[in-house]
Amino acid sequence: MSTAQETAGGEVEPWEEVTPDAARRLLIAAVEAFAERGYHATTTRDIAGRAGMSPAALYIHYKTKEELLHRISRIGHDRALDILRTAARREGSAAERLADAVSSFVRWHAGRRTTARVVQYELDALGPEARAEIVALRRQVDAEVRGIIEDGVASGEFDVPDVHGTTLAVLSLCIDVARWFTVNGPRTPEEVGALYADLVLRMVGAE
Amino acid sequence: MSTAQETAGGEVEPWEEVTPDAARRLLIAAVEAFAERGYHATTTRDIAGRAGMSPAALYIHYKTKEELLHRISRIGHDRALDILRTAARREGSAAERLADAVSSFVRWHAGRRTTARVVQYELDALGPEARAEIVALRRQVDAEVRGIIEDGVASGEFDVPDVHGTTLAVLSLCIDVARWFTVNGPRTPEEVGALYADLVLRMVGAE
DNA sequence: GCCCACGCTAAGCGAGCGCTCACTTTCGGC
DNA sequence: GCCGAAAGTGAGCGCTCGCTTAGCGTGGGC
Repeated sequence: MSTAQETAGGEVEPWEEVTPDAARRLLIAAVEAFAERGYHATTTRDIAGRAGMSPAALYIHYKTKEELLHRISRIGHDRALDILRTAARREGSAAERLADAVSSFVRWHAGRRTTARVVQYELDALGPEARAEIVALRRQVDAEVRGIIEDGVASGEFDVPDVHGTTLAVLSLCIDVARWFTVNGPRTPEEVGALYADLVLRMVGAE
Repeated sequence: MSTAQETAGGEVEPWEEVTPDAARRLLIAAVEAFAERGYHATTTRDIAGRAGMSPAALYIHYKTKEELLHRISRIGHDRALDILRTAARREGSAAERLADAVSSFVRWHAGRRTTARVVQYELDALGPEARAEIVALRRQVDAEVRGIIEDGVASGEFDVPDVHGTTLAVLSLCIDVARWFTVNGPRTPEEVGALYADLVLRMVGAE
């Protein structure tokens, strides 16, 4: 790999931005535990144990258990938004950009399934302020996808009677991958991404 | 309405089968609480309180808190399966049956959103045996949708390269409705059902 | 060689959890 | 009018939760 920040696939190694090392280990342990059992069923003792530390060590790096979830959710949403923005702003037709957005968004939900599960399904465990911050990010996610679809409608590439509803459906399709995808299943993240991109192009009447 | 079991819309009144009355009130309270906060964040005191009873009353009708979730999940999956079977076995073309299945399944996820949330997202809170029973029901749900799509492919109505993957996508679309739908939103369950049925017909190349 | 700031642990606090128990109330059968 | 079964309550048990506190080991600065 070219730098310490990139994998062979070119994807940024996740959680690089979390320092120091002990804080990152705790956060990764929390992602795994939250994804497996859910936020409320996960104990601080479990998180600390997975990170190879005592329960008290958690509180040196994070004020509360909720702050851990907040940090995970914030970073995860930033990454998701980044993926969509990259696809939305590249060169190419609306169909190409939509297919790119869907396939890369799906690849993330499948390949980083533990993170995606926490990001998509544990929002309600956050307090009001943290929740509001994340909801704002979700609106930006929605706007990126809607923007591509509107471009396609304007250029005549797409035939979409209900842009808002179709945007919702496209995001539904992508997000639900985090619910059912498993590494033991018959499909790779790449295969699911390609399939779903094709299905979405059909949904917008681009084929 | 024709009988005590049916609403004006012809839908069977839910939880009719749960008796006695106190057990039903507790179960309905549990559905609301689980849907709002999640199984693990819900206390038995909260459930009993919503039903207007003391915490101890819960244990007269249910052995454990988990038994409540199990009963809810079982009844909910039975109802979901019933909806899909009714659509799959009616008269008509594959396209008509698929549109009927999707629109009624989506209407259920939107209109009975609290139940659907518990049914679709709290599976992991069940113990191994209960979980296995529910997973078997989900396979039947999958089989019903796949059957309609296979019919359409066989008759030449549909153009679907990947039947299993497309089945997964159709169910994803329907199920995710329980995550985002809200009664305060701009759409009625009927509108979302009609929109999603149309999008699914596009996905299978039926238009 | 001393020191102290930092990272961490062992022990444990108060609170709230799922669930139980001893008891009361209600009510149909005779 | 009495009785046993069924349904419900108030009090609280044993436990585990999120989180705190007092103190220990260690390594860089001087």
